[in-house]
Amino acid sequence: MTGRYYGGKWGVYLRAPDLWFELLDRYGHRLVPLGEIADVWRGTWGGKDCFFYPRDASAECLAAHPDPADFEAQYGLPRADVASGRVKLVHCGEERGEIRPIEAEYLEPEVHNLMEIRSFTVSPADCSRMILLVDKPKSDLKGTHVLHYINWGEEQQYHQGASCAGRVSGERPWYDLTGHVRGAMFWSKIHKYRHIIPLNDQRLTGSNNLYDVLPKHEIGPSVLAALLNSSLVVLSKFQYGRYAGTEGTLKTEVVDVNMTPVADPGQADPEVLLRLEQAFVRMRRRQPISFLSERTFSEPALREAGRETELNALPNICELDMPDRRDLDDAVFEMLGVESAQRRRELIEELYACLRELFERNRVMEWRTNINKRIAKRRGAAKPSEVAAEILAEIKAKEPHLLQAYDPGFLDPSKPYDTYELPSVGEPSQGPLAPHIVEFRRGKKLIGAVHTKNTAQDDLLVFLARSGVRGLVRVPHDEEECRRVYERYSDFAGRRDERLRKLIQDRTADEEMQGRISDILTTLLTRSS
DNA sequence: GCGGCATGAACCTACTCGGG
DNA sequence: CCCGAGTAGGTTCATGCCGC
Repeated sequence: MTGRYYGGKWGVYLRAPDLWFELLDRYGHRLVPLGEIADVWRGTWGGKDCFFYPRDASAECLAAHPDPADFEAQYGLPRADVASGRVKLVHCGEERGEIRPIEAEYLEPEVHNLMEIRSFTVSPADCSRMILLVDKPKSDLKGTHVLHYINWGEEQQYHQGASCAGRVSGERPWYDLTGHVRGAMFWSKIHKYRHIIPLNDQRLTGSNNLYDVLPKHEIGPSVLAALLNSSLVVLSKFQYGRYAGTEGTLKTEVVDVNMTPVADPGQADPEVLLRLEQAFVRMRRRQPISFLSERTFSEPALREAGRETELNALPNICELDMPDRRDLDDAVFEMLGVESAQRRRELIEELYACLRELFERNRVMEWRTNINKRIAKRRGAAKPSEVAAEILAEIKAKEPHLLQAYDPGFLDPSKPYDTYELPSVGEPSQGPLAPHIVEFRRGKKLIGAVHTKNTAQDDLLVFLARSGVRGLVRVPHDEEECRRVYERYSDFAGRRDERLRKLIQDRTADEEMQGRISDILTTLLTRSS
């Protein structure tokens, strides 16, 4: 399927902008799923970050204890070992509260997440943490600091965590994270307002928040990185990723990244690829910035507070205003076969407008979610009646079939029926002594008794009363029909109640609260139907 | 050809940490 | 000091592989 894009995600049809379909229609044959031209895989998985990804404390320890004797008393090893760089001191353990030595040869800088990336090329300077890489059995580590470190990890039970224990196989001990193949660039799992696919020239290790990306075949890493940093890919990733919660946070799993369509370098003119690469070289000289300007970012909050005037003071510049990005995107549209420079300009304008709107919408959504969370937190736990009302509103909007009433709905009024008046309160039960009587009691006190025609009516009336149907109630006169109605209605009510229970449990884990919400919902449901 | 095991992807949610 | 975005890391689900 080289050179031809095939769909495969329903989300695309639910939220894609028109521009996306236009582009697919016209240039789809020049797009290719990223997975066809590159391999994508997860970064390293430690299973215990405070053990595998410690922070370097050497410099601060050296500064804090310039006196060698003092230093050795404090950390238990010669200051010269650390000063020479042979051994590093690291912050580790719960809350990074401990400082321990590890030989530098077992540590490497580790790129932990997109947030700490400040350029289009990652370097060790971007790494706030290190990764522990030990590929030797303990027997080969006698007398080393790292052996102490591993033993200390075991004292902390780190090796018993599921991920660490799960890693043990044959020769591989629990602490061995080596053997991870490094990619030529990173793709972040989580995306908000930035889009950076940084080159990994130095083949650093990335954490599981980042995916390694390696071009296949003859495509150069800088060409692929240029391509992936283009604005068209920003639009693509939003069609193929998934939003986390209702906020503007996009999560891209490996499958999503593999599916994401990008301009096919295999079909492109080498000159165009060169132009693309050169545009990216220029971009790499500056720092990446957000796709949302500071002004747009603050807009919802300032407007809400009636402080619009302050907006003008905030910079309104974003990635989409960068000339080097425009050059890059121009090359991408040329890759898609748009010959006319004028037409490419128009397409870029359309794309940028679309992206500005998308990021702005996400920001508003995120801001609203935050407001809701704040309100929910401030007023403390919601009242049962509020939760019940909220659930009812949700049902009305999304699952109206659950609002189906007993009458009309399950009773066929064209067939003979009897009408009874059920008291508004009281626990119903079949009269224990006399058949064809349904009693209503509150505690021991008898509130009312309903005389029926047969036991089938007894059963149905008890069930109806329990599920909240009160007042004047019609039930079939015929005993057989009465049983059929009972069966159908109880089946429906059972499923409805199951669903309600789920909706309630989603909102509170407190069982007492669940009971109260459920009671209120029952009354609301029978009344609203 | 099939069952059991290993690996990896996807999903879920409580916690953490940094910024205002 | 508080709040919430971002994340850590477990669980669950899916796929692949290997020996019989």
